[in-house]
Amino acid sequence: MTGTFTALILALERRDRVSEEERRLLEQLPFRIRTFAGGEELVAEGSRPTESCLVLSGFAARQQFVADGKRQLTAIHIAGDFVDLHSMVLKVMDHSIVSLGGCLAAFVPHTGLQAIITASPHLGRLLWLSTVIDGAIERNWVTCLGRRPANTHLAHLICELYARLETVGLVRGKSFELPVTQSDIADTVGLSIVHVNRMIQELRASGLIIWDRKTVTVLDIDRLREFADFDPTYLNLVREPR
Amino acid sequence: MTGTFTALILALERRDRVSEEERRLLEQLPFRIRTFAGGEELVAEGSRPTESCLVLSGFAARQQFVADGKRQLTAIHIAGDFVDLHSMVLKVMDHSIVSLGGCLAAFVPHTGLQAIITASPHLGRLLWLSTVIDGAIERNWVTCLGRRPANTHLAHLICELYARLETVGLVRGKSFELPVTQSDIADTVGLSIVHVNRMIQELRASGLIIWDRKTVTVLDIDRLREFADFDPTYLNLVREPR
DNA sequence: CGGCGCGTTGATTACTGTCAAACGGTGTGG
DNA sequence: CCACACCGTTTGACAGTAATCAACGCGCCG
Repeated sequence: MTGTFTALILALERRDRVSEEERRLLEQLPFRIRTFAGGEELVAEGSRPTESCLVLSGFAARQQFVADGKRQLTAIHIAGDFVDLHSMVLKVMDHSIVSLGGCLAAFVPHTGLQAIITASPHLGRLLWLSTVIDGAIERNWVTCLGRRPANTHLAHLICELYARLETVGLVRGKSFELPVTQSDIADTVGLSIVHVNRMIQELRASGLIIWDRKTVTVLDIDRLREFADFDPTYLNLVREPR
Repeated sequence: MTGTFTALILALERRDRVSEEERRLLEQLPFRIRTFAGGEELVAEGSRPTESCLVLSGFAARQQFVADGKRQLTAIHIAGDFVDLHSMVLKVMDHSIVSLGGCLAAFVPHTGLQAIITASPHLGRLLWLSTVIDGAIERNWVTCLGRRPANTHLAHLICELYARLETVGLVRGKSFELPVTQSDIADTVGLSIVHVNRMIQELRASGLIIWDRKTVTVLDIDRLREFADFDPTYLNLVREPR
């Protein structure tokens, strides 16, 4: 089995150099691993975590509910994402984190994280960075929700997932696994299930994607990006000193 | 004139104790101050800031544009908000920051910030906290955009601004100044100007608010919160060790 | 006084939601 | 091994929220 922190280090390496020393610090972090079935809660709303959770494989999402029971996902997390690093300073969860179609996660005590941040301010900045990139993604979602029509929004989401999954080696050929229901997608892009279904079919009919069962194939990434008005700058996939 | 960092310290104090020592560190930070007219750009998209900007008075917003020219504001910042702290680790701005109806801002060199973070890890966490609270607000906006109808969304925005402005002493009685156009509001809640106007009138007609010129009066905050399904938890207005 | 930006209103269009039902794959129990 | 139930996907008809288009009012400034 590959190291627990492999995907995380891969994601960090994509944004800055990670020294041997820093790698060692990460790999010595204490943790416990848990498996979650689809729909299971990794972190509960209202709780006060003493550990932060790192997705090792599969998908997880942040979810919030509004008064009439409608659900909205505010982030989708993939392998290598340190999902609730921010609970270290936020203390109380204002939303929950759930597994989408099952996932594996490592839970790392805040104390351990504090220790490595003190030991390596640079590593601290890299962890800070990952919460800040989450923010950049959220801002982009805001823009998609507010100002893009349904078909473009959906295409944009696929482009984003494609780019992020590619970073951690989860795109094989032109395809990636996406073990979520159309209902999950609907709660991601703020549309009804029925309309999401129509939009997926539109993308299929345009020859942009194949979406069969739980695997998405991007037939022409350039055309899809063009259609989605997708600019990956916000993902900060540039390796530079931070 | 009151200290440059007064509003910031007020905002931090609302979330955790700030020691005399930490206060001194903040107040010794080098900075330069600039005034901005409404619509002027504080930080440009694509730029690589070497300073982070702190709003001293007035309003600023993050804005992004989509292909067809539509605009979306992804955050509204008020006095005491350290708007682009995250540029310290993000390096390249993926959006611009503009003044809404004029503002005053202090620009603090990243080097100075790095120094105080090294000097006081706790202060570092508080600065990290402020970027993370920004993230919490953004997540909430995502939920509002995705799953709330226009009238509720608008009411929610007013509740949020009310709560945040109250924190830094900018609510007098039941009113606060909001020197923005309905067009700005439209780009905030992802609606058309016309529809925003109708929703404002609906809130007025319901006796929830008065919105005259540039001042908003909340007639009954409890009813407004009820109507907006507003839960201030996400603003982290709780003073506790972080 | 005229131009201009912003707010307001009305009429019409259209995107997306809701309701309802059918279809298809998968797993379970008889 | 097949029938059935269940979950998720798909389709169609219709409803409703919000966008668009157009015009007008109003205060402010040159």
